Amino acid sequence: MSLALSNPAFDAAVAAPDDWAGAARLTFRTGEEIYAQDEKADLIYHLVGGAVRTSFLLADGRRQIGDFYYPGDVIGVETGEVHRFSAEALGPCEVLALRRAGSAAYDAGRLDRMIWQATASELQRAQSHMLLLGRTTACEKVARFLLDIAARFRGDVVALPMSRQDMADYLGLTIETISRMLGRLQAEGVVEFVGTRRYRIRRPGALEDMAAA
Amino acid sequence: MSLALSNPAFDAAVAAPDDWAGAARLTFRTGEEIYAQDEKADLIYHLVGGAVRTSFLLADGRRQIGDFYYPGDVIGVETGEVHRFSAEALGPCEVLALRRAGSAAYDAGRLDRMIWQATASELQRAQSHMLLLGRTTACEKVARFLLDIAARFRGDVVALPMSRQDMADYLGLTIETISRMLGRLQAEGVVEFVGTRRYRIRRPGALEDMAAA
DNA sequence: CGGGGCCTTGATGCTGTTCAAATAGAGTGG
DNA sequence: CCACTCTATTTGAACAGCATCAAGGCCCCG
Repeated sequence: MSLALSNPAFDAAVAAPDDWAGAARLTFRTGEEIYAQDEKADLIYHLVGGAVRTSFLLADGRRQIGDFYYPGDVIGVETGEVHRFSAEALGPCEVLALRRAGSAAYDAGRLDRMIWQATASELQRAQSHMLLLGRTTACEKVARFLLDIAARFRGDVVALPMSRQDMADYLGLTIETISRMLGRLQAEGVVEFVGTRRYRIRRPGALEDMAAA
Repeated sequence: MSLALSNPAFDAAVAAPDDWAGAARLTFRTGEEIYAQDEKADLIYHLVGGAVRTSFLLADGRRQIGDFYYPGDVIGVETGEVHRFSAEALGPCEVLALRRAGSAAYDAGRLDRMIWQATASELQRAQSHMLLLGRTTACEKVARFLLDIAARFRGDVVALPMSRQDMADYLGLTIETISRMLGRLQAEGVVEFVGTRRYRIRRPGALEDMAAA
């Protein structure tokens, strides 16, 4: 894949499993919308390269990030007819898109099983997110967030594909609070930032303790 | 059912659908645990009468209520091997319990479909709960809560089967804040409480406005 | 009628927000 | 490659909302 060589956002590109054979390949640029809130949920997506956020907008402009997705994740699975959240590319992205139903060319059993797994995964994510939002302090939220993101990476230095605003809207905080908590964690020698969007965990034990739960 | 006549908690008792034919019938008293956090999830339950809460305990004692369940709801469906939350009876309860797998006597297809529907329903609940916890004020949370509970009732006067502490742990607030917000809504003539656990919505429009989202 | 838990109310404090401004960083064109 | 611009991020100070601490009242039930 030529893009993979030219853009670091695609470094983590993964091969699609067989279930996605014949799916349409789509690419999105930074900030582009993959699907919109309240749009009919015809397609499901397999993220191959890049990173994606899902978001929910309230009438007055407040925003809640549903989750962040990485290569290998399935996006766009819904329990109803329409998308409750929208999905946007955090950087250059590549996805495979498959029609949820109707195409007789695909093995319904396989597709169903995949949708089932994706739904179960979504439920786990949503429940964890709920626990994170409900009864934890700003410091605990940020610590848990850094650990969760790091868990998805192989390397020592973790890249944050999202902005501080995205983190804030995910954790139910403001960017200022995010910034202060990150500063505090760094001052305490728990994490070390290299630039604003890369960090290394210096004392994993301490970070775990701060994340509680 | 004799209990239904003697205890108002069972007023809403529902007939179990065919899928639950042959399930074991169990009853629980107020506060009794139906299943425990981290317990192996062998059984799924159909709530026939009463009301149930699911809760998650953090190591230091903080508690997050997952959701409240009413007759007709399915409880105990998990994406993993064990229960992430525990379930407790809010009052006298009656449930039907079915082994999740292993029993050849049941039609696997039907059971699977039921589990699928319950999982999808759980996902919707968790997502809504996430939105409620993330970006809303105490007042909005309480207003939304009163509307959601009322939506599950037929009658004019809505019964709250849970304590203020349960409401607080559901909304990520303290009992004092809950009490103050309820007091405020009543003072403004939006709702009217008769006793501490029954209310009537006086101005539905105003309540909707306060719930935003 | 009395006990005991549940709920409400009041005073005070802390956590996180808001508002404001400085700084750093990324992208662009010369 | 560097200067410039625009946005993202950090930092500071004042404020607000909700929590905490502490009584006091209500209600349910024996």
